[in-house]
Amino acid sequence: MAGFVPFTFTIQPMKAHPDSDFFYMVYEVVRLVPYGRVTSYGAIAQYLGVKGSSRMVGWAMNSSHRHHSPVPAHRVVNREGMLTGKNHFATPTMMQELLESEGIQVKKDCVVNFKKLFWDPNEALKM
DNA sequence: TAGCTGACGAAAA
DNA sequence: TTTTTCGCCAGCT
Repeated sequence: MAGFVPFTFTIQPMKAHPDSDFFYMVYEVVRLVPYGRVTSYGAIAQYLGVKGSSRMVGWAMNSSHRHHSPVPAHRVVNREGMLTGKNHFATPTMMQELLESEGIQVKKDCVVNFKKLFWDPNEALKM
């Protein structure tokens, strides 16, 4: 947790974005994931009020590389902590390398201590 | 224009 | 407890 950077960022009300679409909101939440922490597709979907649409969060990540602003998609894993999206990075190992560069241990495509590193936007960003 | 796809997750069997 | 099925819905073809 040495690399943990406290953040005082407060998320704006979702509907405040003039061009607020679902993908944009997903990117906003992903950017709020603290350094050295991870979250899940389902948690993001739940925070956005579309609990059953976790697949759409994954789809948003798939399109995130086209977004002009950087999106730390490597911090988003499935509910078991598995790096299911690694094949969508430039190289299959890039996602793991990015996580390890933040001090997150990865074994067998799975985040070590996932429960401890899990960052829940529903708790951290609740208004 | 319409059908298909998908980096998930929860419920049912 | 484990496996299978189905809903979610925006973007792509």
